[in-house]
Amino acid sequence: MFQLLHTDAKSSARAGIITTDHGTVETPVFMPVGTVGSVKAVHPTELKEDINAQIILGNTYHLYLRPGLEILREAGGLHKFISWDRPMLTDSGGFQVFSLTENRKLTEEGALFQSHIDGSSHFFTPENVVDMQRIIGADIIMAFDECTPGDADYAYAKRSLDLTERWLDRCIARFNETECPHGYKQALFPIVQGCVYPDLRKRAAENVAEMDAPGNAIGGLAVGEPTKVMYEMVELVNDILPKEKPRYLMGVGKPENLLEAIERGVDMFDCIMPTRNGRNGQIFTKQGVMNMRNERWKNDFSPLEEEGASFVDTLYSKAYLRHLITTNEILGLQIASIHNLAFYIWLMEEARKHIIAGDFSAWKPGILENVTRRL
RNA sequence: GGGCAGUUACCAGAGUGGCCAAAUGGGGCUGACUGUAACUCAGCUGGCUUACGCCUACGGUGGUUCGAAUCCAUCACUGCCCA
Repeated sequence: MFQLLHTDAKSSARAGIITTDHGTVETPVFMPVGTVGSVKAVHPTELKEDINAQIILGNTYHLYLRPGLEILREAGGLHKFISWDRPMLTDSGGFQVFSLTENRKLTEEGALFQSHIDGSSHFFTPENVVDMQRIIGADIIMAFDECTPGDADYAYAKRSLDLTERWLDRCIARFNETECPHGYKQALFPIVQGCVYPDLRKRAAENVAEMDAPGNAIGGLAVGEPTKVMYEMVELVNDILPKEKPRYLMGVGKPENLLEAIERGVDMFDCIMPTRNGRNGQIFTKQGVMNMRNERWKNDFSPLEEEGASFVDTLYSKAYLRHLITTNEILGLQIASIHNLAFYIWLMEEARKHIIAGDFSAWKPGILENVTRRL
């Protein structure tokens, strides 16, 4: 499923290729998030042809609530339902256990949620979450875990990891006794938790490594802990996870986070940041970050980004995008989302090129300085 | 010409003797956002000051009062109605 093509001589950065029944994914890769079967404000044609997204995400929790699994089964899976013929990945809903924390109750058996839509109660278990993801039919599906908050104390983090590990065994068991009803192969990725505690992370990574899964994920990061600690945890975990399998850092992050994580051996990323922050007026470019609502762009008629990664960059000016954002026009959300996603994906393609060319370590400091600049 | 209603901060608009530099919306400015309950959320928005505080302000002017955006007189302007 994964072929490692190049490893950087001076760091752990790698370039590889993932093969699925819906095509291949070149890594390092950024995966746009399409929670409910739609990358917000972006048309799928743009996603494919302009942004060149290789793979997108869906979310089990949200898709289960709406449209519901019966609809997705009838539709023949999420790929067909949304007309996306490239690879997809679904998150299990583990993050929602964490982010909707006020409306949940965790037990050994599973997680009792209250729907954020109508308050109705729902029970997720490792088994039924695997079943759901079989029906949704993404190429890569995720284990059901508890995403431990970054500020959890050791006792909580340990208990949480214990539960995640028991749930992982149940996920794998269920996965092994079921198959995708739509007739293609799926891969289940386990998730390394352990919060900010090195011994827990080490144990979690060793446990996951033993599973010999087709790919492995690192979760529970960028959830409130210092960024430095996040990098330390990534480094520690990646020293243990098998090198010949793809590594997915879940939910991360800022452009600089991606570069640092690539350097530490991560292959896959997803984050809502380019889309949500874009809708809120933040634009990431290779020269730095802009808040398009700032007055300074009012009469700046220069291109959104010189030599940008997508057609919107030269077609529209900073002043026009500022106008669209401040007047709350839908087109503003579209342009910002297209731009940011194209930028993220460009950044990954660029990193890949430099890894393959063997000069990633020389290239990284300069681009890092640029992308973190505030314009 | 007569009658009535009104004039409050960038705009709209509450407030009708002290708790008022003045509610609330909008607009403006600045932040935040990391496996998406998010086209969302937070702060600021008379001047000087980190703050305490001081100054200037509720159409103009003059009064009443310990004290006025609020009461009185007068002028100006606006709207509606009648001629």
